[in-house]
Amino acid sequence: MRKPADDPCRKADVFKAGCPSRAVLAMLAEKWALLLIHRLAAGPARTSELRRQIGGISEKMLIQTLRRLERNGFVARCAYPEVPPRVEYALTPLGASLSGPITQLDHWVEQNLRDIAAAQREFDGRSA
Amino acid sequence: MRKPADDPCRKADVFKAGCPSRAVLAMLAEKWALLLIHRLAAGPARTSELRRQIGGISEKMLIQTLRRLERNGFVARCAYPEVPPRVEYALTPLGASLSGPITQLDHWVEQNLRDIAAAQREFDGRSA
DNA sequence: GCCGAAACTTACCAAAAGGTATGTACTTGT
DNA sequence: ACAAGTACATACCTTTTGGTAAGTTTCGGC
Repeated sequence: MRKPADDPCRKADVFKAGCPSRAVLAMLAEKWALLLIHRLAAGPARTSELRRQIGGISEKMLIQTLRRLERNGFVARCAYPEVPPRVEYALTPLGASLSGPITQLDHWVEQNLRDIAAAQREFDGRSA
Repeated sequence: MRKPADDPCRKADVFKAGCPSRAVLAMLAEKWALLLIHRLAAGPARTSELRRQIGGISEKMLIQTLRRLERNGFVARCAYPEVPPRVEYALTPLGASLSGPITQLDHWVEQNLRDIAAAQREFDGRSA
């Protein structure tokens, strides 16, 4: 009997200025967020692994981005009280469900790189 | 006979620091790029329409983002030499093929907003 | 002859993002 | 005793981003 509109957070709409989805999009737009999620989709990893595998990321940005992904429920941090301290990061179920769209996007970019480059050259040619 | 690796632009890899795909990702990470592509996926539109429909965008950012999308071959600009000047923007075939992954991402965000909010509350509760 | 609309362009500025460098706590190796 | 590794935290500083506001051009309407 409850109408589909009976909760306050209903009409999520990225096109509306104040919509909370904007904040989520902004977070995903951070320089390393998509990359981290993409990598973690392949399985959990520890800090040093991630640093080596995500080319160019700094230690600070790695931690900072992980923290933010954690705060938003995409990533879980798991610290093992071992003797060289070991910390592993993994996608939560929520993060895992996001990794689909994201890796698709990444793959699209990788696969269409030459078309993009061609379009750029064509554009630059026209405006020359 | 040509091996799959015989062109220079082959091994596109978002995880490599210098890869051109990083630049593309960076462009898509601009504040309004995804939103514009998402909107244009629904059909061509003129400047003033876009300004009204993309909540919160300024004139400057609208034009700037459109230009950048144009330079990268995602959007085509079409000016009609009419008497109140009319300019329409539309996705190119390249842009249209990207709109799939992007609108998927947007929809994921919209649909998972409450889960994200819940995860945030849980996180903030734990660290309190 | 001024107003307004469309589509920009330009100048200026504040905030935020992101980079480098260094410090810290704990423990193992030599 | 001291270097080294892990997983951070912190300070500092530069660059980039994005916002406001105003100017420009071309035209038709009043």
